[in-house]
Amino acid sequence: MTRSEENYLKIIFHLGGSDSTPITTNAIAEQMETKPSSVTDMAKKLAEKGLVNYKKYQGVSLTDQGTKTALSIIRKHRLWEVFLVKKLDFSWDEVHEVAEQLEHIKSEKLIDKIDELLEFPKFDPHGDPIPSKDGKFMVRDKQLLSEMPIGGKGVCVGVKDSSAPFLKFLDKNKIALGHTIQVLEIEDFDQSLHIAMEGRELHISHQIASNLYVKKNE
Amino acid sequence: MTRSEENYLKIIFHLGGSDSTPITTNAIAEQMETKPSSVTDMAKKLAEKGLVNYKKYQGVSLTDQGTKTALSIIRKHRLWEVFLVKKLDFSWDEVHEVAEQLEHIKSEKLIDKIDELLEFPKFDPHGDPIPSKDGKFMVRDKQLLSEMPIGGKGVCVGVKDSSAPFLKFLDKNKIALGHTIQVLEIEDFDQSLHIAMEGRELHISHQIASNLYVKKNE
DNA sequence: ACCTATTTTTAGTTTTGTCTAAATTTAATT
DNA sequence: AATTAAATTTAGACAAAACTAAAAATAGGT
Ligand SMILES: [Mn+2]
Ligand SMILES: [Mn+2]
Ligand SMILES: [Mn+2]
Ligand SMILES: [Mn+2]
Repeated sequence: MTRSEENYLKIIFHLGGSDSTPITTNAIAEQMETKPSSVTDMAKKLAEKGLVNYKKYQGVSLTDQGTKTALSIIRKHRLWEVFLVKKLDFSWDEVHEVAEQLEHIKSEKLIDKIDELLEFPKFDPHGDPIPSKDGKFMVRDKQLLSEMPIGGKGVCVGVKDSSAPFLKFLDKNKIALGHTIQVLEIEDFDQSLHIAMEGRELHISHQIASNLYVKKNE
Repeated sequence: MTRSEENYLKIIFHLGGSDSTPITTNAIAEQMETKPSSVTDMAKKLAEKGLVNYKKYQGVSLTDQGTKTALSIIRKHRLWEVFLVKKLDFSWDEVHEVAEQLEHIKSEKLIDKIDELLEFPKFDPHGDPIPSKDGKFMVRDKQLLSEMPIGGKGVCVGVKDSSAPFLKFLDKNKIALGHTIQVLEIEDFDQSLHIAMEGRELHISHQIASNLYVKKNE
């Protein structure tokens, strides 16, 4: 497996899709920041290796083997992110770039030992689940803060947008995973929210709320 | 800097050499497990970038810039080796292969944090010095065990051959860095040695003794 | 059913790093 | 000094992964 092949598989996985609704060449090209013609070439190569299903003009979907491989890269990526935050004091907006490199290190023992050192974390710093060695991962019952009703209360468990600017914005406003949030009011005019969090009140735009995941309290 | 360029610089550094005694194309090719013609191509490219001095048929030597770059790769390699041994319980015969990959990760912050986590080690698991950020490293006063006189006593501080088979042999015979060794007798016939170490006596071949570094006691 | 806009593929190039085979230079020996 | 052997470079080719431009297929709208 080359680094490029691994990146393609990871991106195809993240784009979702299935045998019945395959991912388009264009969608992959956009995520890979490459041209559709390059994607076609790679689709053929990955199909040749049995990692994706590909029929001309129909798009691409992962085979079981391809899914397994994608999950193992994602597992490495997320474990390294946890490592960087927990052991090396990186902030959550700095880890992705480095993890993009570290996820390609080839050593099963290495990643298993990192997993052990971190005491087998189930989620990465952005709240995304970490697949186990055999490709299983937790699907947490979460919803976007923007979809919570007035009065709704929950714990912040993840971010949808995990770009550095958004994460830095959250830091600046002391919004962090694990904090309890209650929706106090929603403005009709622009869907902006008044929320209560950790004993203080703040006002956030709809755009922010629609990028924060919350786990509802029963 | 590509991964290949980094590997060339590292190998040229390890081969020693200087402006007056440059490294031959063949020597580099052998270490890189590649062909001399490929080395010629790379020599031109590195010369173009100001990392090596190269004159046709005369061989290659590192410029200051090239030396600096080589040392930064070696620094990363050795720090990762320490990390693997100290934090992840790798044995010293397993770390090299993984460090060969990790040394190419591009993040100054990452390696500085690893350095800090390890409390700024000065030597790697094989006794090799770890260059500091500005390229300085300790040159320890050491000599080969095979060059010690009868009765000579010292602490084992490094290995010359750090191949897995040799390291495993040392483990099996409980020979480790930090142990005190005294030469009891040297066989005339085959230069093999009787040594005392950690309260026991053992017999080792000349070949073993000529791959162990010892720091003489004053 | 036909035309058109969009998507996707093909064909041909480029760059990086490698190779083989041939040519050239250097070094060693007579 | 001439010959020969060894080391080194050149020339031409290839595979991987990208690109551009042109051709082909699909999907939408009439
Ligand atoms: Mn990430
Ligand atoms: Mn993440
Ligand atoms: Mn090593
Ligand atoms: Mn080492």
